Amino acid sequence: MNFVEELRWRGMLHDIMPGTEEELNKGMASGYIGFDPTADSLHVGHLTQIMTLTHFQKAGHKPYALVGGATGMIGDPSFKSQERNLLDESTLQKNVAGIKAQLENFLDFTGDNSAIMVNNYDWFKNFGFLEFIRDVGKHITVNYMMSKDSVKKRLEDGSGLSFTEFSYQLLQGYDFYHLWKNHNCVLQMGGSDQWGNIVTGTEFIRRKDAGSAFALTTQLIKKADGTKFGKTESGAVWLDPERTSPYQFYQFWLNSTDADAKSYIRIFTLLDRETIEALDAEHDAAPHLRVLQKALAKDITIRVHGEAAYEKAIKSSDFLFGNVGIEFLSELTDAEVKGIFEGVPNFNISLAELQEGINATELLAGKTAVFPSKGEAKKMIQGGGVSVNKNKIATPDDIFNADNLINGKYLVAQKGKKNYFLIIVG
RNA sequence: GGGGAGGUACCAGAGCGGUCAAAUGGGACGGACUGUAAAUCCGUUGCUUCGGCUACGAAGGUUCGAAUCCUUCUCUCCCCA
Repeated sequence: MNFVEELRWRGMLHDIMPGTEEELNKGMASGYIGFDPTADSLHVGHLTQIMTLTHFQKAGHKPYALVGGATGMIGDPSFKSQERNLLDESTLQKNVAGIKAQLENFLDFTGDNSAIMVNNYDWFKNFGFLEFIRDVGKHITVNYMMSKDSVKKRLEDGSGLSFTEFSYQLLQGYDFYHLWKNHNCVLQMGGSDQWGNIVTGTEFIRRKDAGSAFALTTQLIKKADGTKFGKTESGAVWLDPERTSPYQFYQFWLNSTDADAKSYIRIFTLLDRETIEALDAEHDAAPHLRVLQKALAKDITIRVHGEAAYEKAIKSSDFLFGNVGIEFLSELTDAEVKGIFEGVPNFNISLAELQEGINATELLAGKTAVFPSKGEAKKMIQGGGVSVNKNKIATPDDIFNADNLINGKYLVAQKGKKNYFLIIVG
């Protein structure tokens, strides 16, 4: 199966320039995707693009990952309502390095079609303004640039955009030219919001060197209910285990709705069509077992965080959501307990405080920050939404003392069903 | 520069002298039901030592009493130049 067919059955393909498929069928081709260094870690929203590159490489092509050290200084106006703050250079350097390190986990950097990482800062840093407007600006008309949806939208809604942002598409267009000229990159890929920028590149290549280059975009991932993909209450889901623990990462995927899981498993895993269709069928037959969600979460967690982290996430999940009682903890060593609660927020309180006896609101909102205020703790306790050691707290005045400790040092607090907190005495 | 409209809780948006910690909708959170789904239903959604305290762009003022009236400042939007 060729690259484009692969994307197509997975439901990833959004738009493709005529001739692209034919070009790729000729043999090994080089193509690239750009990543914006707005943070020092990628998040799950970037996974679509990472998977696109992965499929590209698996189909025998040579993938380039471009980190936008230069374009990141400008900011893409595409479909953003406001100009973004410019990042300073040192932050940018740090972000580029972080992203680079993560991308290395997904792509194969060995072999004939080894992946290559480039940073557009390298070819822009010594590119003078006069030189740029003469060699690049000359080939693209303002009319053409203004007709882009991303620009048009900003003009129409009156918010306007700075010259800096307006220039963005030229920079991205030049990136494509540079890679086409020097690395024989004939294809740029990206999310569907990047179509305009990508096409500026192919247009530039055509006008400047009469060359031909191609464009392909992927579907923007949305949840079935129309809300944004990749966000939880606590913010974006990052690939960096420091920002989003493997346990939280695993849970994020496991909690996908049925409809979402069906599309995600196609987009975010490398499982083949037969396997996925078999899982679909199995899931439909017994949806409560959630085989799709489990397979999805497993596949991605292992690829992002490794087998060991996945095993840990499973153990934590089994304990936190399974039917095991709280006594289970007493059978574990300290290290095992720590492992289970890795990624669960924890708080420390002193043994002395606990020995005096402490009421529920004070414990959860005063001594620890399970709740931001006592009022809120009280309300939720009254609403029946708080448990300690897997037992519901009946009233806000329930007293806890050293007798409630598990293994002599832990209390497990639960806000709702899914939010756990570990209180450690010591 | 001239004229007009307006800034209310996470957002949208009522209120226009007391009964307003502020309608309604959305979101968020919690509960029930379930499969750690979806849909639905219910509850909560400023802080509190439960006496109060702090809040309706900011600062003053009028009043027994202000989100509501007055003054100044500030910001946003619209129209004209």
